[in-house]
Amino acid sequence: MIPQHISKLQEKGFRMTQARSSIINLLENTDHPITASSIHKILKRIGVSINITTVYREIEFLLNERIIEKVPLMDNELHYEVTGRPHHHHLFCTSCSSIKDIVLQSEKGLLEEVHDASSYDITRHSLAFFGTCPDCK
Amino acid sequence: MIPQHISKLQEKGFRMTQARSSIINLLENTDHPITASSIHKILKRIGVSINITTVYREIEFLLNERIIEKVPLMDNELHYEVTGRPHHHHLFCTSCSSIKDIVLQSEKGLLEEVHDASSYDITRHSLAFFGTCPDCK
DNA sequence: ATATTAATGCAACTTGTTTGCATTATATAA
DNA sequence: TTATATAATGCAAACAAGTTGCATTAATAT
Ligand SMILES: [Mn+2]
Ligand SMILES: [Mn+2]
Ligand SMILES: [Zn+2]
Ligand SMILES: [Zn+2]
Repeated sequence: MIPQHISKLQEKGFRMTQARSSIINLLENTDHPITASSIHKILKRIGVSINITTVYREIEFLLNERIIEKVPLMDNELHYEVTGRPHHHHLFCTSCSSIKDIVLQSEKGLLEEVHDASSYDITRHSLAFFGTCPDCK
Repeated sequence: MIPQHISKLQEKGFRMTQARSSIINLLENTDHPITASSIHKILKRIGVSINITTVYREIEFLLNERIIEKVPLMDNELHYEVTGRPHHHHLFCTSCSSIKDIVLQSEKGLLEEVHDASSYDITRHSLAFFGTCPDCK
């Protein structure tokens, strides 16, 4: 949908392979964070059979290039999503395991408090909320 | 230090074994979330050699009994900490990998916003902040 | 078209986590 | 104090996620 990530990588001199473009396109068109094995399964289902090793290597590459970001949940597997979308966080339904984005207006004050109270240089943060989604109630 | 978790389990009829009490005591006396393999290593170092399988089984038991909680970070391993402490969240130093608790006054508004905006029944949340700690700056 | 080398696939490996089953040890009762 | 019931444990094996070495393939530049 928004292939700006792809042209950015090409301008930087990286090759645009089928694996790379299909992973980027998948994540661009997925509205929630997904795992490495999800990427692998979904691509296979739509006829793009790349090796799981390649998926892992591509994830690491895309993390380095800041095309994607990690999303930690209460799970043993990390999830990933593309960067460049409006800043948001995540709702996880503990009943159906769905993940939904949420944009928070009131996080600004929270981040200021963290900055003031901790004397850390904060570069990133991850806010996750767990509960039951409307469909599962 | 505060063996209230231990007596609570005994009152519920669970056996208090060496593995169970040493894991609870370790977590009670650790001021940051730790992983299953950390628990195993630390206990071994202080002379409590329990099998890693038992550590995993005990973690699951203690999660069920709400004695401990999961803490998801940008890591492939989950961390765990005891419940019953003042409600707090975590600062992770990406340089030295240290984890520090932080109590946030201004999270109340955030949680109200999540509740109002999402129509989820939120039961838990996890806020993690990543950056450089004062020692590493 | 050819050359260069980034990216890939495959196999093997490491690490984290789970399971089955025989044995041990805690709690309770005789 | 000893016997009993069974929760908890250890061990081996399996499973799952993620990594690495190396030979091969394919994307780009010439
Ligand atoms: Mn935020
Ligand atoms: Mn909170
Ligand atoms: Zn749901
Ligand atoms: Zn640090």
